[in-house]
Amino acid sequence: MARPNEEVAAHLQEYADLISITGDEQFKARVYEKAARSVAGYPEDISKADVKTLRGIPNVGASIADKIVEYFHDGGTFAALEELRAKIPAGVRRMIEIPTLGPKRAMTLYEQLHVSSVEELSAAIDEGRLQGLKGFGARTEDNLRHGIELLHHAGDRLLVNAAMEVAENVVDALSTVDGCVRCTYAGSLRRMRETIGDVDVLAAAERSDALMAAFVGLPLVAEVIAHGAAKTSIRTATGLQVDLRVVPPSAWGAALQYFTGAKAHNIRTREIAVRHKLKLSEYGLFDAPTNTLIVSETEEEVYERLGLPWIPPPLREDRGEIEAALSGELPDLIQTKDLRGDLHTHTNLTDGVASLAEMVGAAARLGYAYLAITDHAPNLFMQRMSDEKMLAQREELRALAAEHPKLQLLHGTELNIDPDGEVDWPAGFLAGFDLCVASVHSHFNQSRKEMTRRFVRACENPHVNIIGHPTGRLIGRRQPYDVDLEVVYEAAARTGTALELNASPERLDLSAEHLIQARRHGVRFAINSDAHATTHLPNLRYGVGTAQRGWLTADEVINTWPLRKLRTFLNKSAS
DNA sequence: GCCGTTTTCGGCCCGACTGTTTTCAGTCG
Repeated sequence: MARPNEEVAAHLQEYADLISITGDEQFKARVYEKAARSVAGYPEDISKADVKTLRGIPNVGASIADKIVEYFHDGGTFAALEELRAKIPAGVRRMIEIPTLGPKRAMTLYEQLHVSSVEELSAAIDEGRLQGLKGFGARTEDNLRHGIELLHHAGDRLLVNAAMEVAENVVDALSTVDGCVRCTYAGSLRRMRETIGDVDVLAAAERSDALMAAFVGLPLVAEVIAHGAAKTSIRTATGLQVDLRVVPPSAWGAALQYFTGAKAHNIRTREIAVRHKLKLSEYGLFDAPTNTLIVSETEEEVYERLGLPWIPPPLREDRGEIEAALSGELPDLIQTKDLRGDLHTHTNLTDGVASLAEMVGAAARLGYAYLAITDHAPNLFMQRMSDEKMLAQREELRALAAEHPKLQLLHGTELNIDPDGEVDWPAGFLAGFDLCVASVHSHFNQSRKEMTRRFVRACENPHVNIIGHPTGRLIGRRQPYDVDLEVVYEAAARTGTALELNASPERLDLSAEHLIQARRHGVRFAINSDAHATTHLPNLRYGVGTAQRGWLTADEVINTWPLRKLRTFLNKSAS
């Protein structure tokens, strides 16, 4: 079940879409869009909020606050939305998801041809009914046909690591092109979103033609969508869109600022510019009356001239970072270099593919100060763990310690939280571990009440130090457990149990949104790779990206701490 | 419909590319 805030946001967004399809009151549509984003990002549950509280949410005024109250009172809708739903079939709204078809021409198709679904549009094209319709030429017909294809085969958004691989390949290739001064990826990838819709690459050069030619000639290009002097877009065989923008080297900072921020963040920064009688574009910050350039070379200059400190890319979502920047309250975000070690890793003793020695060697080469090995406990029966195997691994670990004087090795385990909240092994055996991660690996379908109690009991176990992947989601594949996380956050903070930020790109669990909620309770976090191979250890970069999106500082993350402080935290029963 | 360094009305981000048009509207990010 989605949070109430997200349900309301979805309905406000639908209302905005329907307003924009009707064609009048475009500014009203924009306000509802802005309100939808504000509501989705508002940290408190709004289902019980009164009108006064609701009006305190940015972009929510009297009219929208009333509609939200009405929404909760009338079982999930409001009258104005129902009126527009009655006017515009749901299929017409679905039509604007077709690439190249927007609200204006969707409405034309509906009014002129009574086309009210993607399927009817397909049929209308095949029957030649679009011919002669004003604004719809032969090319438009082809584009709509192709757009419908894409809509039907639209791959889901890519996981961040898959998109990163494509982006780094493109950047590497373009960086060697003659005349290329700088090249990097921007967009949602630079903001480290957990999934990526398309990849944005930015290059600086005096002339763009060589870069554009090299780009469309890359082996990964399956289709060229648009090919201009400033911007070229391609699609790969897997359907991923990659955009290349080329700007003059002197405009690098303004362009990077423009192509990094979420749309909402960019609108906010441009609005600030307008208030200062300035104009901000990808080419620079200009004095509006005279159109003379003020700054453009670095992002820092652009933000500074707007009266803002430089804002780290993962924060650029219009989720309060502008306000925090204006009041000098931006968080000092955790950095990858702050992490001293990894507290959740596996070996081939259970389901990992690397040996203990290989995992330890890889961590030593990465310069970690400490590493915890946390193989699965016996109740995950398929892994065939036993007391003897675990104790033998501990001996082997202690022996390896001598070979790696700079790396402190911790012997741990990943326990299974059973349906009652109990874990593998009696307390006496658990006391022999340096730390215990505990995770849910079965009985995913318990009621919300049972699942919540299960997590709280695990937190209350004096030997459980970290709750592993707390929601259990697999991005795009498995829904999170139904659990009251607010109660879990409270229990974790109260008992000195850290919540994991599992850095595996298919999990990223807790998510950035959950981190923002959890940190309000004073929760401590552990950013762990959950590596099942040495190549997974560097996935911590995605965990740090997610942590930054969740506004985390280094001191909130236990594996940035020196070992002595970490050991005190791990010794729960003593405190 | 919201908002305020243009403050209770009048404005609301900016530019690139495409297609259909012949000077611009629509879409996208």
